Amino acid sequence: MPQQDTPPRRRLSRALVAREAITLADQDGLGALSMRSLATRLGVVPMALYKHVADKSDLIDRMVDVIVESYSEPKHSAGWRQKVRARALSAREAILAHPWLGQAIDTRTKRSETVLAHMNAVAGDFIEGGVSPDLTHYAMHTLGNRIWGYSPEAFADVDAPTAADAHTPEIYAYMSNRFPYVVAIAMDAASRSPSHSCEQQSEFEFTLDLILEAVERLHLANWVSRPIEA
Amino acid sequence: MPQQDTPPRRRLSRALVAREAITLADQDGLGALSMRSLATRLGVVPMALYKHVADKSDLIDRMVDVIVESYSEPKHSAGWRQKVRARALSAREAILAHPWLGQAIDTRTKRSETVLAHMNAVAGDFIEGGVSPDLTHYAMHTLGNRIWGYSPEAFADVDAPTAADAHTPEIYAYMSNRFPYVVAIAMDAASRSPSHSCEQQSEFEFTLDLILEAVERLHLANWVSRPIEA
DNA sequence: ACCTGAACACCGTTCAAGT
DNA sequence: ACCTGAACACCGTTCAAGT
Repeated sequence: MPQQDTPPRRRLSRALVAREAITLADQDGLGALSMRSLATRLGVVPMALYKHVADKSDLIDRMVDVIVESYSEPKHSAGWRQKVRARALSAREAILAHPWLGQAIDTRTKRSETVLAHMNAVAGDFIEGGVSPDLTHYAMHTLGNRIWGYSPEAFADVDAPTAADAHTPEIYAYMSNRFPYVVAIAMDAASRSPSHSCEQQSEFEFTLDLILEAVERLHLANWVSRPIEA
Repeated sequence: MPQQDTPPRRRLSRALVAREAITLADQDGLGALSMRSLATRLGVVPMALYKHVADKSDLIDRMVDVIVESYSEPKHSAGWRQKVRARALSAREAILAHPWLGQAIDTRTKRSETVLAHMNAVAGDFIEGGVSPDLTHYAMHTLGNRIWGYSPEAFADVDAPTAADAHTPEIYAYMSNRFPYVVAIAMDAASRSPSHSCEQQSEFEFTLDLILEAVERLHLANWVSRPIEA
């Protein structure tokens, strides 16, 4: 009788769908990931996926979440600089393992709980280490993609969306409890620039000048990456 | 008689197609740009576009080229740091005017002449200012998206593709002539890391540590973005 | 030389129906 | 509760044909 050599055909679940999508993207790239190709791979009709995932964007959000949840925690005893460094290197490992991740993050528009938790953890490393929310804010913008191992603008506004989302007291209370460092940064930024005016330009120039100044310093110190081989 | 109130209906050309695509993306976003929607806007059948553009990817390349060609040149008398700064700010203006540009750049896979010329110009600012090709290389990786006003990995390998492309003497000669600074960087990098091994990791850590060190310095100096308003 | 019509092989997603 | 079938409104692109 048939019992063909078809895919596993386990029972579907939100987690299984996301994991299989990750495997597909790892193998064939994000361009090859369609609801239809994923369904085929799961031995199921495309529509079956919509019971477990709202739409394709929701699917990609879940894929990113699964990867970000795998980032490792830095040692509790380390200083803020070492902690942030360790998180960035952990995120980078994920990018190397899943080359599509940068592209996926770049197209995201909503911040999931998982993504907010990661941002909050990075912010916490700085702030618990004594760095001001103000400087932490700018530092995180400068780190940009390095926080995710890649990518910039998924992250572009640590503050704006948070502040906008927190318009009701209930949501504000929840956010403060769950993502205290992110909220601390948002509140600090709001107090400095209530109209949110020029802040993005100021962030851009902060990073630009930080880099150029650091490069100039290295230039004057005759920096080399490594000696030329003989 | 008809003579309806349809779009202009000028004669198509490569430049006109690109310009109209830019207008469409400015108005409705890159997601709304399809060969079909663009054709409709030009009062033409979709297939007509393929006489002027190889495919959709080629179209987006041209759109990016048109914008990058509009970047302004820094004053000749300025120092390298001011020149690079001015180029980054000019690119940023373009991003503000064309919000889809970052996303478009991120999905590019080929470097056009225009894009190489821009990279070469930035590299030239550094190198003519006395900065070594080695440090220029790392500095440009660190600046990343800021060189385009945004975006990271379109730019990720200043060197690898150049080196790979230059496998024939003719192409090497052409590249050396047209993009001398880009080639200088590629040659320098190849001499330091012939196998191209670990170089990406080294670039990542260079930037990460440059930022963290600069942030630490600012922290110790009690940096603030601007005083809190009363 | 430039544009068109019809067609192919895809998409994501809705809705009503099956089990 | 979970999956299916048929259908809708889209894509990019090829190819042969028109002017």
